[in-house]
Amino acid sequence: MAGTGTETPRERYRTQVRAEIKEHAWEQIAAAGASALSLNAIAKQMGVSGPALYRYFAGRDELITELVRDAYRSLADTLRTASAAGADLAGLAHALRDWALADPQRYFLIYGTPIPGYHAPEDTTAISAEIMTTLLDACTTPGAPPSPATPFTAHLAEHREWAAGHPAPPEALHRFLAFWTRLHGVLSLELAGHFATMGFDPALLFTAELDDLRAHGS
Amino acid sequence: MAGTGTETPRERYRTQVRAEIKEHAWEQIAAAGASALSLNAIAKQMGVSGPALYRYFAGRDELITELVRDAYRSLADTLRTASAAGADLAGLAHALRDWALADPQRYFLIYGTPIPGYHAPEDTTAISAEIMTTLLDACTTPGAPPSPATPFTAHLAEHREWAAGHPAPPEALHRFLAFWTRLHGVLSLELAGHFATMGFDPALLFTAELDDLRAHGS
DNA sequence: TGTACATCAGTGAACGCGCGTTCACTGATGTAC
DNA sequence: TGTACATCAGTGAACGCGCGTTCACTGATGTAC
Repeated sequence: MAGTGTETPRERYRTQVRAEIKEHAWEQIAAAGASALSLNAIAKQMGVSGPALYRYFAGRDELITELVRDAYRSLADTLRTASAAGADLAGLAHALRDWALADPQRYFLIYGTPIPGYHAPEDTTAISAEIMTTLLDACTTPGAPPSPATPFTAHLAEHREWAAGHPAPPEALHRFLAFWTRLHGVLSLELAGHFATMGFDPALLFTAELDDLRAHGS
Repeated sequence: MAGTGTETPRERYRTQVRAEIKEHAWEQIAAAGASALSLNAIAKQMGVSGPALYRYFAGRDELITELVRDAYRSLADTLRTASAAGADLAGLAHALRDWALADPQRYFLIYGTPIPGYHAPEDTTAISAEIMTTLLDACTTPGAPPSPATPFTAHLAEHREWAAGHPAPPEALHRFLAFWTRLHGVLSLELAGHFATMGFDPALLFTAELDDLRAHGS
């Protein structure tokens, strides 16, 4: 993506083909889920023989790892960009929602059913921290009404290693967790189709949850 | 499970072996996820040849369908039992949480990442409706403070076919949806391990969300 | 109670399939003089 | 500018594997007289 300018034609070709492989991988995931992802199937779709892909990825695991990384990166960039453009917490929420709706399976690759035994690559935790930081920043707006001290904010005050580098008070940490879990609750049920036959508009439930978060500080 | 008393020994044996197959299926799902479920692997685990299982299930699809059905049934029974024992909304929430923690992959089989193309068996919608009814009943307690009319409650008043058979007012429908999505948000992130390295106690976040639902009517 | 028959659980061989992955090789592309 | 060499993308054959599923068959269990 970020060419240094000193790329040889061969390097350029390599990165381009890698990107093309990933695109087909995403299409396949969107069509049949991540567990059905197959190198041979991708190769066939690209009109190339199976082993050819091993020039670009060490194997299936490395490809999936790379897709997970890209998904995290994409979400982090989306939120950071929105934040830089002046979006408040509600704006970030809608950026998140749009990002999720654009490719549900990409969302589920991060927040969906975990495969027992599989562990995400280490550097995703750094990207995950970046996402949290962006949201935490938006949770510490000066104008917010002070939230009441609850048993949980007291607990958070003593268990805030995960936000050690952030100056947010416990109430803001709670606000962030409520923001994150509530939006994920609506989004994941919507994307999984659990509202499909119910007839109401999930977007309105999403905004209703947002309004509630804005109204009540906790 | 519910023997009529007029079961022949052979029928009893059949249902027992079917149950044994399902148990091994659940173990396998817990160990490697639902997508890794394999009839041959189950057979090997039972010390029996692969084709033997076809006496009990028409194929892999029927087995999975049956597991999905059982998962729904189990959750519906759990909530109905708790409700019959006098549990209020918070009690039902904890029953839900206990049920989910007892077998995360069973929870994800219902509420996890959908496999594109797969559709749950029809009768699960009936069980799903039973679950909603139980929760909706608990959302219409007489002592609850009247919730304010919001754009979303107005929308729900016009889109309530999914609760057509229930006398709950739109505010109660909203209350149910907030209850459902918020608890799912906390639960699914917890079960997926997203809080694992954060250090706080997910149970306290769960109760904090419950307290918030109790405090604010909407 | 005993015999003749039907039912049915489970076996083992076999089918075709697609998977991930390795390997030796061909042919094109780029590099060094 | 032209030749000699190195690099590397892609091929095709082959490996072993486990999958779902079918089929004809054996042997035990239950049923009818």
